[in-house]
Amino acid sequence: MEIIELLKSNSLRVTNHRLAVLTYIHQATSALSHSDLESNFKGEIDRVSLYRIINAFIEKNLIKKIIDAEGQKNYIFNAKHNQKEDVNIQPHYKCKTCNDIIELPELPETYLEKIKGLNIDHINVLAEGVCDVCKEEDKK
Amino acid sequence: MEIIELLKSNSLRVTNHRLAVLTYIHQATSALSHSDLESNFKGEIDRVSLYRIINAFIEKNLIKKIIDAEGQKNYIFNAKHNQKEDVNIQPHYKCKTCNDIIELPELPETYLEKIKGLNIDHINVLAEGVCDVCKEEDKK
DNA sequence: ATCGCATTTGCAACAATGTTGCATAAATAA
DNA sequence: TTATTTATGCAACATTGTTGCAAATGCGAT
Repeated sequence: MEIIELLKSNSLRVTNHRLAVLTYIHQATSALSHSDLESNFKGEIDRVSLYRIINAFIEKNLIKKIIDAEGQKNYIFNAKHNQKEDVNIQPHYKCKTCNDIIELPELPETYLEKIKGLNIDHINVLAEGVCDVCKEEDKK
Repeated sequence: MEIIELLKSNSLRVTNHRLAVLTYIHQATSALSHSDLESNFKGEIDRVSLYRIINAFIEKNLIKKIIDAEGQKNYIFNAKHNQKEDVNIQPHYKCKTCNDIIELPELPETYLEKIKGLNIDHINVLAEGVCDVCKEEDKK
């Protein structure tokens, strides 16, 4: 199983909890909020352990944290976890209704050129609105 | 005093607390974190009142909220508070050491064109790193 | 100026979110 | 299989944000 390999290759011990959480995030079609995770594993994984598991994954670059306009933390599986070298600049779009988070095209080079004089570790770009699907739902 | 006018024209009662907080945010050279505000007004303004004052300012568009990569809330005076019509897309740069937040150039039209198919209420763009001044300080 | 009403404030209590220390349990290396 | 290291659960605590309500204040009308 590749999730197991992922943990091993990042020198994280393979525990049931870590397997369950990483598999869950991996299979999700969009980003999961912290409360999504907490409610999903309620009664199964201790709240504190969940925090520690998530933080471990973040540190190893296995998942990415996206903070929305309300300050809520959302987590998404990082398919490019092995490319640690490049700055994290992936823009995202989050639907305020269904909470789906999808990737947007990257910022144009012309823009990055403009701001390259600054020392930049990462750039967060998050657009928010109500997606077409949810807008249709609202009409009903 | 223009701060008083600002409050009045936004149908907010002119209280000592509101005057103090808005003046403080207005005079600041960069964004202030919530804890900056809380410690500055400690013993003077109740914690709860401060939350309500800040929220009132946000609602009236007098200040802008910027959430950084750690989920910390930062507030900056909104010089363009009267132009409520346009989508909030002002990019910012935050120094992780001195916490200064400055404005970056706007995203190019070419990029906005690319994503205009989505329903977008606002776009948060926040670059983070250590500014030149702080990098110099570190060397010493 | 002052009266009366609406809004703001402070306080207490609570809810949500996140952290730390430590004993126990589980995973890996030997 | 044992020894060692790491992960987990629990309790306690810290931080951040919210709600209800009584008292104080701001402001328009007299």
